Amino acid sequence: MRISQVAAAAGMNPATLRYYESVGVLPEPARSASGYRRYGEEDVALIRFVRRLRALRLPLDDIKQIVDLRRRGEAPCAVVRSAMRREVVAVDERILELTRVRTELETLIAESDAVDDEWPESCVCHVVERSKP
Amino acid sequence: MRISQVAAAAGMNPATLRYYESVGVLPEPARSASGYRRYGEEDVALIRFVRRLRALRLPLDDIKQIVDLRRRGEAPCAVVRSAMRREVVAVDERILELTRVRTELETLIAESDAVDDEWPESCVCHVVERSKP
DNA sequence: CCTTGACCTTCGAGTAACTCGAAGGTTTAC
DNA sequence: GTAAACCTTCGAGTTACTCGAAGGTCAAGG
Repeated sequence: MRISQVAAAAGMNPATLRYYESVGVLPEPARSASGYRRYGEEDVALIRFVRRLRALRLPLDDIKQIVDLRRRGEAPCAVVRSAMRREVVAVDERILELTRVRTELETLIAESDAVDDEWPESCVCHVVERSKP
Repeated sequence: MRISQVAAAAGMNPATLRYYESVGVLPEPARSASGYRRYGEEDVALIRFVRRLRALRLPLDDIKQIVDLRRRGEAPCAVVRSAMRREVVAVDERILELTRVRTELETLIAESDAVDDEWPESCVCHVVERSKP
């Protein structure tokens, strides 16, 4: 398979695969006589695995370690699990922060709409500037 | 005031202020004879305003436009409001996506723990690999 | 045989919003 | 007079790609 075929099979962009290879997440594949990358079915599986971990927000550095372990024949279970646990904490924090931001945006928008109804010439920036620093 | 004083007063890093200046979000301040940046109270207010918009996740490009309007004496209300409205939609999407990821991480962790209890030698990666592509 | 189009290659730069380090000048206090 | 704590600019690093340029390869059609 050539790069765009393996990419399509794994649901990825060819450029992303080259990038993953360049940072060591994916191994260097065999090359054809003219220098084209050649992939097999096992590469599709590996790339899907990587894509899955990325979809779970694991950073490429973690994924690189996991893939390295896998290639050395070691089961990367513990690493995957602790990465997932760390990630769930990070995701929770992120959700909390975004929820706070969302609430505040809503409040400001509602206030600005109310002000606008009363005095169409008044300014929302007033609201932004007056709100807690 | 020197840069680290105005930064402290506005709750920011001096390096960030230099960066904001370099990208045109903040105006170039006056300089002392030896080239040090000199700020006044009105700068503290402006920097707090910017910090506030950043805390609301508005991108620097939007903030730049808003600050520009403000400096030209125009009320940036409409821009602020539409930026906030756009942002609340983006934040909602982000929260939804993170919630999905969180649920899936939780599921995988729970499954992997269950598997681990039954067969301590089995591997969580199995779970990751088998789960929907 | 030649061309056309769709591939492929590498390399460098661009994205967002900072953050850090190096190399060097200034100010303040002791 | 000198040391600490500032300040300056510039360039590079961060994360995870994405895009464009310049050029090589391959299969099909005329």
